[in-house]
Amino acid sequence: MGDQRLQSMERLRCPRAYRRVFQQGKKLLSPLFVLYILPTSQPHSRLGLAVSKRIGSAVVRNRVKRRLREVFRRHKDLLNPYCDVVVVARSAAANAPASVYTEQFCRLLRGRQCGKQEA
RNA sequence: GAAGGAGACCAGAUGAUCGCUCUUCGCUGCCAGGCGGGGGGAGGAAAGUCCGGGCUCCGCAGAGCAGGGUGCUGGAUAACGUCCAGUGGGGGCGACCCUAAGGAAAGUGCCACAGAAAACAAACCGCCAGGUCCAUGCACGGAACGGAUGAUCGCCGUGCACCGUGCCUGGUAAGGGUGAAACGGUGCGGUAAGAGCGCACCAGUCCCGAUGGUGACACCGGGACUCGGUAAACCCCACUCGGAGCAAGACCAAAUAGGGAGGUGUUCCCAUUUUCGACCUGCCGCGGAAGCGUGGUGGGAUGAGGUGGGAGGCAGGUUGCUCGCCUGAAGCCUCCGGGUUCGGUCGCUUGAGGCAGUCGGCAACGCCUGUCCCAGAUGAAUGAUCAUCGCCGUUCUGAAGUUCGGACGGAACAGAACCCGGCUUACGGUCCCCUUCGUCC
RNA sequence: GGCCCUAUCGUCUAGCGGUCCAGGAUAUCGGCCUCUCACGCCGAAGACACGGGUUCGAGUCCCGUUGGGGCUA
Repeated sequence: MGDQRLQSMERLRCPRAYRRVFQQGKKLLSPLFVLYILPTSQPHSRLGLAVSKRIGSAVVRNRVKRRLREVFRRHKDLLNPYCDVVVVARSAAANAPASVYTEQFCRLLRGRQCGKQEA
């Protein structure tokens, strides 16, 4: 098991980085969220979050962001070459329990690995 | 037990593992930073942004008009549209609750439908008196007319009386199905009919005086009266209001780019000047016969410049308008490193602060003493998982007659963004007190 | 975060506190016309965001919620 911390340098912080990932990254879909993923030259992976006001109130939005951050923290070693990831929450994420987050996140990343090996 | 009313309080707890953020200490590292230990880490509403302040900036914030806000009294407060205590009014059987509650006798406007009439009070119907017209009765008189004739009667004229109807004049405001609201209400007297016209009781308005209260006001006595409502319609009166907002504002580094600050500067007028130019003139020197020329010096008036003052114009700012005030300009001079974007730092949490206590005050609150430091993120921290305990609900079986045990489920509203004081809205529960009703003792 | 505006049938909109009070257009439905559809004609149903207050009476005036929309780096 690798490093499970999540420091501030491991987060996307400026609009330019977000725009780069949205335009050039690969798009992966799940019922709870949309994943944009783009390989990076940084020595670590970076996470960005996008939770719109349509998801719910400020309490709901904060909870969704915390859960997504927690999932990324625990499973970021699945990103084998370091990548920038932007997670856009969908409206179903408001009422889902935390275990579903982990299961879907891992399935998306593993499916990507398989597709890469086949290619 | 049911239905309510008022107030206070809490916002599950503990532990383990993995994390986030701030701070502090130690070690390490040239620096950036890294490692380890300690401490802190969402709310009663953090929300809505409806008020009020602090703080910061703005060409100082001035006057008048306009505009906004507030509106019983006294107090609290940094301030408030907030709070406390009271007064008046309204609601409720009651505990208690609500109350933008100044002025309608300063003026203007409005009051649909219905109704005689919607605001100065009058017009209409009705009632009463008088006059007049017509009809009737009685009395007197007349003889033209009618019934075959006479009497009688009918007929005609005059006078009187009274009923009815219409008209005119006058008196009335008691009554008039309406309406949210109709010029006090009831009774007696009074009158041609009536009327506060008079009297008694009641209701209300205004004024004066006495008492109590700081005051709103209460209560008592006297006098004048009987007067619509609406100001969350315009308005009047009193008080009050500069604007923008931490994305305010200050600073640093890099890139790009060539800027910023101060002064002068436009038109006119006045004063002053050891400035300058040309003009007029007096005196002196030189030249000339003379007009005159030339040099020096004094005076006058004028123009340009400098300095000081005043007035005006252009563009803009000052919430709107007028005044006032302020700023700016093409160019020139002087001085300086500054401006914009992105990033970072500060602002940034020690404050009208919390807690405890004494004292003053009915209270809101204030004074004093002691003690504590209690979130500061910025693509935006305060979380995830597990265990135990505690609370509530459902169900099960066993003991048992309302407790224990097992299983399952639930735990509201909601997330700081400069900071406070309020208001409003959302919402789970606990405790205490009070009211009404029912039942039992 | 801060500062503002606004709300009327499904949609776009009128509306001077009162019998024009909820009007108009379009969409919907039914009928007529046509061989049928369209156009046209006739008719119907359909709204004052919510809760209080002022007033005799609120869509309108005042207060508070809720929902939309805009500006600002």
